[in-house]
Amino acid sequence: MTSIFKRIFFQRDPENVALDLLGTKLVRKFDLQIFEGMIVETEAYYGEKDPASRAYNGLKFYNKAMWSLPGNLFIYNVHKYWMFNIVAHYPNEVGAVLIRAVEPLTGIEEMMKNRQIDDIYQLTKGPGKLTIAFNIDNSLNEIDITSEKSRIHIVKYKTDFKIASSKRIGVKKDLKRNMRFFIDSNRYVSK
DNA sequence: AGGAAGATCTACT
DNA sequence: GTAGATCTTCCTA
Repeated sequence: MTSIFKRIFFQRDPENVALDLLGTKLVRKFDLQIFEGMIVETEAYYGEKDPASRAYNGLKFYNKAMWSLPGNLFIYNVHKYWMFNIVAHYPNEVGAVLIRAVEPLTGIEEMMKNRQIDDIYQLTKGPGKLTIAFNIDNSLNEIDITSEKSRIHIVKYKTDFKIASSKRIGVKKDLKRNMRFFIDSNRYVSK
């Protein structure tokens, strides 16, 4: 019996949450279907002090989830695709972790249908790809994935692997520190 | 109402 | 490696 991650896990510095999400399992229920994947690549984003963050220019309607409770989802659009983020920050702060790639585990046939391809290595390698594969869109914005009632959860999975880091992908003004984290030499990491 | 930007992806050379 | 597609949202007028 694996238990779902609680709010306290997400109520920390986004960098630590991004690191600790590696190797965990993303569970997504959709209709009668279950999708599961191991998170293999993440990026941490902060609030007003992070020029690459969606929160950088202040509170808007579309980004208000970043100010909401840790463990909520923050979903927004870039170039036709939906970005899947989990809100992560200390109380009264702002931040989120972008899930950039997962290794598909369950529901692979259905993911292939959603993506209209049959190459397993291309299914979920990238933030826009994985949301299509997992049937995730902005209707899920700001839902609480620490609730039992939610149809999305994070549960424990693997713990033994090597972690690597880099600059965040696709951002013009990055921070000095590396804020992208991934499981070293995993085939499902993007790029 | 129109333009520009963007945490992307795909197809092509 | 680069160009073009595509769409949500914001900013200016």
